[in-house]
Amino acid sequence: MCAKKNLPIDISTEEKIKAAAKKLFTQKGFSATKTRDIAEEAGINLALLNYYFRSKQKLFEIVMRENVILFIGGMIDSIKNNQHLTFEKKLEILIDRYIDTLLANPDLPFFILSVSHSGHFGGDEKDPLFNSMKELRTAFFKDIVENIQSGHLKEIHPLHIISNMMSLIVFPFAAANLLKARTGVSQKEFEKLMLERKKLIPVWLKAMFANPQELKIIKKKK
Amino acid sequence: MCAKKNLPIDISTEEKIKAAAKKLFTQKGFSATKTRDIAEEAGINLALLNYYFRSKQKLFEIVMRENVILFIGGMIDSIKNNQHLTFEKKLEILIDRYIDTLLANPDLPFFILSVSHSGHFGGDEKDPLFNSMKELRTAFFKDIVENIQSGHLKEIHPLHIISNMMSLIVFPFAAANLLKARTGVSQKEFEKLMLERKKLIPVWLKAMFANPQELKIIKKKK
DNA sequence: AGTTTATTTAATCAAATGATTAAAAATATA
DNA sequence: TATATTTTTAATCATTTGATTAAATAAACT
Repeated sequence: MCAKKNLPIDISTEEKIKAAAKKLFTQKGFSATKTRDIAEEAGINLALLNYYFRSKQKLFEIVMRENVILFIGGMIDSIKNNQHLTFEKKLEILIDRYIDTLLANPDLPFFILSVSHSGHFGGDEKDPLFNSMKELRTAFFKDIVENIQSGHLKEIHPLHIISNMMSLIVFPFAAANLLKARTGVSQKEFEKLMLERKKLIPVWLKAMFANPQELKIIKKKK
Repeated sequence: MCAKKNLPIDISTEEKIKAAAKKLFTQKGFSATKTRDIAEEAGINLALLNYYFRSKQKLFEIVMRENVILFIGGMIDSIKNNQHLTFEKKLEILIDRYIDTLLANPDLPFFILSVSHSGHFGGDEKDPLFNSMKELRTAFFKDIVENIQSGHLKEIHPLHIISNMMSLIVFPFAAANLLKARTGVSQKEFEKLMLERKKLIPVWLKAMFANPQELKIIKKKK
């Protein structure tokens, strides 16, 4: 009955199901994805889905968790592993990584918006993932507040900064179909433009939120 | 059999269904919304849904159409009815209206992203709505290109400008749950911050895309 | 009023869907 | 090899779900 008494010699079935589920759930969401679609995509018997994952819901939760980790993992790394760098530098690294991740997983932003919108991602207190997010938020806020106090950033509610940063990075991917249709650019061009944004977004953020040099000095003095 | 031989004296049943459908479809999307949920929300017999709207699909298309109109209607107005104003002024008006619309319909952005993501909104050539969008796009592009040529805007791909404008306006609403959870702001605060953005977004856009005054003059001369 | 038409209801259908079962096949273990 | 265990399969179940029907009620019309 149990799928995991011994180490799985052939991991492929379980992995095939998860990969198929990830593809379809990420593309079409929970309700629009049918277990039979997943089975077909994975090329396995329908019953194996329940054999390995108990239920559609459980499978979805595993996929969701992996997607959330993929989505915020890069952020956590960029912030945590570069404490010594300036906020500006950290952001540059974060943006670069993020856009690579999104180019490789273009459906990810919509999936994340989807689960947060539907409340599917509750955010369990005991969940280590929940704690990682909390830590990330704390670290990020600290950076922002410090940079405001030191005069490097304008005085403004941190939500605006976080929101605009996320917007500029993530939104084009979430709205890719809309933008491509409306502007008539091809997929190739679209990807090229997204790569351009690696350099542009840091410049834009600075244009929006950095204090002019003079003020920075004045503020530091008093 | 036909629901519309005479003018409907009592429009309420049909309207009640549509209102319930709009609420649920907009909140949860097509697949996650069940016809029985709609019937219950509307307080009517399930059969009436099919009596008035033939099918779930048809009802969804009507709701989608109304939502799309709501979403881009304000944009079309702002651009078309203010041809005499500068691009900058037009944008200010557009942003102001848009944020009001989104505060009143906070689920709208996610719904629009959702249908464009799933390809539910095909964009029928014969559809007048499709043409409106096309006109809007043309008018917008024209404005942008003109302002680049006159030196008011930096030389940059129009997609970046459109994308960033949409991002800054729309994304916070699409990611509201995510942002609120991550920054710990309440609904009240969130709405206040969104109102703030009416003034902030034009400033930010200018900071990102406007040419410094000197260059403007130089470019005009040659 | 009486007749026709439109609306509403309860019951039901057929297909889709998530899940289970019992037996077969494959694999590991003794 | 014989036995036990794990994996896979086809068949089936029980609900859910979108849709229809026929009868009942309400409204409009003559």
